[in-house]
Order: sequence, then structure tokens, then C-alpha cells
Amino acid sequence: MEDQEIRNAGLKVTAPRVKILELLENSDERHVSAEDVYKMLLAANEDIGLATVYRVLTQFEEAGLVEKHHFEDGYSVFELNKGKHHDHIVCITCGRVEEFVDETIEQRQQKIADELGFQISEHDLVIYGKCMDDNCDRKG
Amino acid sequence: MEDQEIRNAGLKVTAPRVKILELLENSDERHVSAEDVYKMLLAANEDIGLATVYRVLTQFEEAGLVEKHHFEDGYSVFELNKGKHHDHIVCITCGRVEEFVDETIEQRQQKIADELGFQISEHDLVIYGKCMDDNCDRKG
DNA sequence: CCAATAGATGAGAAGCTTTTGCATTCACTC
DNA sequence: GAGTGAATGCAAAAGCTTCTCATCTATTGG
Repeated sequence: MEDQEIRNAGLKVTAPRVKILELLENSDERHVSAEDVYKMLLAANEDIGLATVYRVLTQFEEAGLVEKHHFEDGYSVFELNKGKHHDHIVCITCGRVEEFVDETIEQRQQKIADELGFQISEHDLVIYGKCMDDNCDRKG
Repeated sequence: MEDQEIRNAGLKVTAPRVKILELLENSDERHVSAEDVYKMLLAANEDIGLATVYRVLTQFEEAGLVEKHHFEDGYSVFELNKGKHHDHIVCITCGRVEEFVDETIEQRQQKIADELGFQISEHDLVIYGKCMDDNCDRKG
């Protein structure tokens, strides 16, 4: 049940929070923007304001339920925190996002951070490129 | 002379363009925002509008004179293109940016991109962490 | 089960960075 | 040096996100 997750986060169990969490858990698309969530809610006939979507997503992030990423698009995307760490590769043309994990890179990153005096607490690595998808022109 | 670089980029040699390029070349800070540039121009008693700063920086980027990065701050930063590729590690607290190059990571990235069907034409890798700088609290 | 209260919500306004429209000004060509 | 197309400054607008505030609701205790 989503209720408990929300309660554990120290938040009241309200309709918007439950609906948004359900949505994130059932969405085909793992990486969604606040606007995406808002549109999905409208499509599901839920009367939830965009401001609330932003507020709830931010609270979920603070509670560790979701992760927020910026990428180079001008807006933020959120994804359900699945516990295991992973990095992202983002298509600069169509916005497609793939996840990956590479132990070698992890280790090198750690080494570089150590050398430069950085503590990778909020670990977040993004590669940007161009994907070879057939319909790689506009987001779809 | 900056004039030739600007001319080579297919742009008219105007005061704003020369001033901004000079500024980028002489600034202590390699990674500056449009706002930073604008403020530096004001400080130098140059009467150049913010819109022009954005336009010029964008043109410089298209011409390959500078590189633009977003990082997770809400605004973009620009740096003079020094030709040699490098990646960035950014402090999520104070915004400090360090550059690094790691051949192993380069190779692994290439491999990952290949496997996932991405072509790394616009190569851009960013690590986010927390730096251990003494005055790591607010940008400065 | 109801009242009290701290917190949550919706709608719109506001904030920030970046872009655009337009009249004026300027760099380059002849 | 005049003509022309590009460049500039200003203000307005756009796009994403946050804030304000009056209203409403989940939770707690009686």
C-alpha cells in the first residue's frame, strides 16, 4: 500500500499524494516531468493542481521516495527510487533516457572525487549523446 | 586579436562581441553564467544589455568558441572552448566546478554508448557531489 | 463521532532564467 | 561616405517552478 510509504515519509495521507505515487509506480515511463505527471492526472480525471504536483514531488524527493534529475532540457524529471544506484545516458535530440551501471566508472569516479576533494554523497552522473532511434527527432 | 576569431565565426565584429570574448579570456573564473558576464560588463562600465549577452554567448557556442553546460543549478554556464575535451565535477552545495579527464572513463562511456545505441557526438559527462572546501556554503 | 488544529490544497500571482519583437543603431561593401 | 542587412537595447513575453493565501482536510484527543 502506498499509504504507509507516505506516512513513513512524515506526510499526511492525502488523495494527491496517493494518486501521484500510484502513477509513478504504474507508469510505463520511468522518467517523468512534473508536467507529465500533471497531464496524466488530468487524463485520469483527477482534480489536482500543478503546484501540488511540484510540492508533492519535492516532498517525495526529500523523503527519498523519488530522485530528481535535471538533464539538459530546461525542466526536471523525476523517477521512483528503486534503491540501486544507476547512471543515465540522455539523447540530446529526442530526450530518450537509458540507465546503466558500470563498476569501472564507479571506481574511477570515486578516485577522481577523492583526488579533487569531493565527497560523492549525491552521486549523479549523466552522459549526453545522440541516440540512433528511428523516430529520434521529437520526443515520443 | 579577438577580432579574427569573431570574423571566423561568421559574425560582425561589434563592441559587445569583442568585450564579451575578452572577458571570457581574461576572467579568473572559467565557468560563468550569462548573468555573471552581464555583471562583469556593468562593472567595466560597458553598456551592453543582458539579451545581447545571451545572444552573443549562444552565437559563440554555435561557432564552437565556447561550450555551454547546464549543471543542476537552474541556469547555464559558459566556458571558453580550449579544444581539449574534459568533464566536470560540480559541488551541489557551493557550485564549485572542477575539470578532469580520465581515459578509462572515456573508454567505458564509449562502450556503454555503443551497447545502448547512442552516438556520443555531444560528449558531456558531469559528476555531482559535495566538495570539502572551507567556505562551501554559498557560492563564492 | 465531533471539534480543534496543524498541515495540505488549488488557483493565480510572482520569480527566475532565457528568448523574442521591434525600433534604432552600426559594421561592412561598394 | 552612403546603403543595406545585421546587431543592439529595451521591454515584453515565454517556460518552468515556487510562493501566497484563503479554503479545506487528515489527524488527534475528548
